[in-house]
Amino acid sequence: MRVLVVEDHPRLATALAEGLRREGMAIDLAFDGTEALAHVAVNRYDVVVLDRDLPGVPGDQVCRALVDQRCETRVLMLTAASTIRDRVEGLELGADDYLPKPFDFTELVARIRALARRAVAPVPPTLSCAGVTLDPSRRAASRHGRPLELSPKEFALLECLLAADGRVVSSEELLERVWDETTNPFTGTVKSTMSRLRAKLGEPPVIHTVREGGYRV
Amino acid sequence: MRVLVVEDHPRLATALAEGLRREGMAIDLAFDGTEALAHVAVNRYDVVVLDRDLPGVPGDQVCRALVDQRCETRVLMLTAASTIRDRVEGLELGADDYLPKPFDFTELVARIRALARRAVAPVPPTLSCAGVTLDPSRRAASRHGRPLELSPKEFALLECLLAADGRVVSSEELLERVWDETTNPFTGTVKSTMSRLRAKLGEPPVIHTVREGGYRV
DNA sequence: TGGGGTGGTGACAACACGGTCACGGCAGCT
DNA sequence: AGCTGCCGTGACCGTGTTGTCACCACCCCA
Repeated sequence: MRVLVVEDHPRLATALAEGLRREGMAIDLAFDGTEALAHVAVNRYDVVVLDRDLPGVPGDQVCRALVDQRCETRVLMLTAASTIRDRVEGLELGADDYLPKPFDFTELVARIRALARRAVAPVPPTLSCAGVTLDPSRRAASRHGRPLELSPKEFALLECLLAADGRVVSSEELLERVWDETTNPFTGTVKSTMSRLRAKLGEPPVIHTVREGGYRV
Repeated sequence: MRVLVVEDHPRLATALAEGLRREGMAIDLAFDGTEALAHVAVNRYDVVVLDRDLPGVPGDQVCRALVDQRCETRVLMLTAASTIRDRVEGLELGADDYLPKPFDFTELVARIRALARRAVAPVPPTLSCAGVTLDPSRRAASRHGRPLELSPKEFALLECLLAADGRVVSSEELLERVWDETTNPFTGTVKSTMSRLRAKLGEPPVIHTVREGGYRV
């Protein structure tokens, strides 16, 4: 686990670093705000332990910068200011946890572990091929950067073909995957929808038909 | 934001539920461990506020069950046992935060928000998109600098959509996250609330509908 | 050269989905 | 009690979607 400790008092800083290293964490140290920002710009930390009362760039600003980056780094604020109001302010600033000084070292360790425990979100898969990109979670598709306005069935059809990644997909399979099982198996709706989809995709053609076989991107 | 409060003292439980509802959260209540487990089996919560001292199935076991499920639900332990040892134990059990009783209500709210922020994808403390900004902790929203007067449901709806950051959110999901479990699943209330919200947001439209899919900012 | 089979296109009408609105119940406040 | 704002319901309506069908353009093979 990679942790950055930002603390301006040298004694406390080194004590923290040593203690946390003994707990098996990889610790970097920063003694003021600018140093902290420099570190987070270069490295990816699981947790930043942040003293709120820093010389130069204040801890609040470091915190703000961290959360603005939308990175997966968690922030644990650590400070002498321990009124309820301070804590709430710190949390509203975007800190993930808040521990007032004086604190117990084992609790600090437990809280750092609790913050780091949760895995980061998996990146949403986005399909792309031949200048066509498609993001299922955003339900958005584009060709050469130009957004496409696809109807639900057209979208599902394209998604199915892109997911097949170049393999041939038969009409029967498309019917099965995109439409439900109550559909008349002799319907010509695949043909129709495919035609409309191709029209929206434009030139040059992306979807090729394999005679007697099906379709392929 | 969808929250489950697990607390065996009826007075405290209802007081918590009321207070948190006033903060715009959708609250379900459970009065013991088995009830809690039944709830989390059915619903998806952002946060579970869990009293550790429960009759029947103890809070620890509920917590264990939750983290074993590896779901994205965060656990905030709430208990009278407030020694350092208790806190560390709670956190090591898999809780994401630990608040000893007696606690300050505003701090509880702030900590719940902090937990919800680091759901699957980290969410910044203030959301903004397309000229709309929204500050969950202040319960204030504005468009192009002009403040918006949103009702609690409208606010929660907008918050949910902004947090999704462009991804499509289905009506079912909105219903699940913004409303609580007493809601009729076939209700048209999302439609209505969405309509009123859009009217207040004004032109140009911020929320786009994806046919058959849901809504997107 | 003609015919059957396969696949593409356009017109069209049914329909389901989503937006809007008015109404009324309900809770909070004066 | 009366008022006000919130919000869930149901009805209505416009419109985009989509299944069907007729027709055409090929290709392969006799």
